[in-house]
Amino acid sequence: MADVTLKKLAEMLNLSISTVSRALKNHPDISDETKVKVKELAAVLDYEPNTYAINLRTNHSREFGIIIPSISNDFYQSFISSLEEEARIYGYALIILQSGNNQVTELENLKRCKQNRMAGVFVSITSNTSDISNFLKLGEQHIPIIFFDKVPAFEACNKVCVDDYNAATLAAEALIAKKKKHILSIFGNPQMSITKKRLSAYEETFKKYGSNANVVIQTTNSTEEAFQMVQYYLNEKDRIDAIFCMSDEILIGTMKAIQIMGLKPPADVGVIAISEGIIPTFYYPHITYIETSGFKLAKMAFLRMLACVAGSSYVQELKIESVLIEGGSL
Amino acid sequence: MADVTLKKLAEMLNLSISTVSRALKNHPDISDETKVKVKELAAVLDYEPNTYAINLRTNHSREFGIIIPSISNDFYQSFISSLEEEARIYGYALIILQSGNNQVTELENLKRCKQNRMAGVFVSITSNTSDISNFLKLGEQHIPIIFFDKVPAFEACNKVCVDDYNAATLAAEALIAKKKKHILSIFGNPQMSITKKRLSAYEETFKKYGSNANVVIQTTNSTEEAFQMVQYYLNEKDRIDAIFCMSDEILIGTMKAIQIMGLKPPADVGVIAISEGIIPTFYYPHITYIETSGFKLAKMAFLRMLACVAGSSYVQELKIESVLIEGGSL
DNA sequence: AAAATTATTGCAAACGATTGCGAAAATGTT
DNA sequence: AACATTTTCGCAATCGTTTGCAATAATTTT
Repeated sequence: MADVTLKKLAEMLNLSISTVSRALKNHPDISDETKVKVKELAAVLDYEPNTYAINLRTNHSREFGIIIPSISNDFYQSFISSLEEEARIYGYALIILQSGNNQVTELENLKRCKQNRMAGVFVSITSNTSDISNFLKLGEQHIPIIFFDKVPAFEACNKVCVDDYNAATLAAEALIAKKKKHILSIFGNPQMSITKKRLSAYEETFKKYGSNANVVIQTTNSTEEAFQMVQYYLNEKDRIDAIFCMSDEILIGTMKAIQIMGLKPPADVGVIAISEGIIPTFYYPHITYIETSGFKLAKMAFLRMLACVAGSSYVQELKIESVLIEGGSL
Repeated sequence: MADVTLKKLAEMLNLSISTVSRALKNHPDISDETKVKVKELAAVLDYEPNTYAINLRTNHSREFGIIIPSISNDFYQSFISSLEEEARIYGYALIILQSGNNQVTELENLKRCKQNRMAGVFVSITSNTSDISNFLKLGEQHIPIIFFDKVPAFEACNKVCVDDYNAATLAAEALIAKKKKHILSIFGNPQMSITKKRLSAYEETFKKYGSNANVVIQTTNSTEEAFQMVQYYLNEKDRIDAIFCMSDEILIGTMKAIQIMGLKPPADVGVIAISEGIIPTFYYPHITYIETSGFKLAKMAFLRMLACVAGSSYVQELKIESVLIEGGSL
């Protein structure tokens, strides 16, 4: 079952390779008569153009690369899932490269993207990537780069991310609306810019509304730490009446603690989180959360990428507004 | 910053293209002297071979395709994550294609793999794919296919999957060991072969040990159904003392019901599941489960793929044994 | 009917790398 | 010194497609 090529079709039809090639892509130079002849035979023989030859000739592929710290993360999962759908619709394929939150691997992956002359690359950088000059070099090769989620501070690049100020503000407003008075607020790694943004917006909001709530701010790096922390606060005499979780990891630890103590939200303690949206549905009642879904972000990132591929040269920073999803836990 | 090619290197060094090409790959025909000259210049100019040209010439790529129903699934996530790591180590890239559990999309994806002359394809078929002739056609093109997880019944193909009999048997044995007497056992879609296998092994085991437990078998298609079902059974007078969940989806529904009723495992009711391993850690105590991790499966599938790429022509059916992970919920 | 247009098709050179084979140069053997 | 052998390198075809340009055939214009 040897491969059927343009050459083979041409020989069988007594036509030249170029005529066959043009006929298949409806070139106006070719008569309708030969067009149907060629197309029929191509269909019968199940002709499929050789992607490599096309890529070599045109010097670009229909593949996008996506470099992320790890696929094992609900947010990236929804992002990728959504991105792959879009890509498929537009005839692109998606190549996944995990950096394992390691800068060296990240660079290797970037190199692969360059070597394979990807049509474009989506990147969520590792938490300690600061030098993005290597990324920008791809621009010289006309490979557009869209940063998403974890974006560099550097300005002159395309970024798509959730509006962290907005998300934290919504959470604070929800807590204020429910008149919570003693709120344990658990944030993530204080080094990360995402934490800083969310924290400042969060505190800002309580001030802005003149709230007299007792807002306890804590930070943590793991589910386990959050688990311990929540247990501690729930055991105090002047018990907290609400918990805010900045991320899914924190939410998981929090809910473990609530379960072990036999408490039930929202009656015993209110819970609200910033989340991708899957985890909150694992509990009953569902957790009230501020959505930071990867789906919408992926759609936006993809649109931006298409624009870049089409030649858009200016850079843009896009942000997605979050929404409050009521689950019944607050 | 025009691309640097073999031609350019050759011109700069006053050598022929073929010599440069051979020098770069340590061909014995080339003298050490010219080798170092060529390599040095290549390094300085940051020469990178054009993948398309190589692929065209050699007619195969270093890309594996992976076709799955959906990436939004813990099992596939761990599988992909692990597979990508292996692939990267061996210099392969991984292209993800979601079928959305839709046969038409699945076929389109398969076609893409063929068009792109992938080095090989990993497939987990949709739940209603029965005709796998299209998959086998790739074999004619010397594109090896490894089926994993959801594998076809057809025998003459490479398969890697978890040992469903073994997993269900372990779960039953754990329940027997804990002397549970009234067990609600929730299985998934009864049409799927995975359900049939697990169910038969499960029932078989209770018989084999001469257990006098009252084992209630139920099947469901969704988290929500499981949620309703568990509530119903927990409200009965002669209350169940243990619940077995065949999958993560069922476990989630089950735990929701347990939470709403304010019960705590294992004292109030024992819980055991067959799971990928992430979800069980979301609760306290962690859920005891039979592990069906995608990690190990991916390593095996990849090894098998490498063998096939290297020329192994016979087919093999590999199975992974499961292990019991004690979480404290039973 | 000759000339000018237009509609079709083919030629051939790319794209960048690989590789069998032959040529030249260097070395070794009588 | 003449020949055989080995080392080192270049020629040219090839992979399958695209595309500018030339060539031929069909049609229209004068």
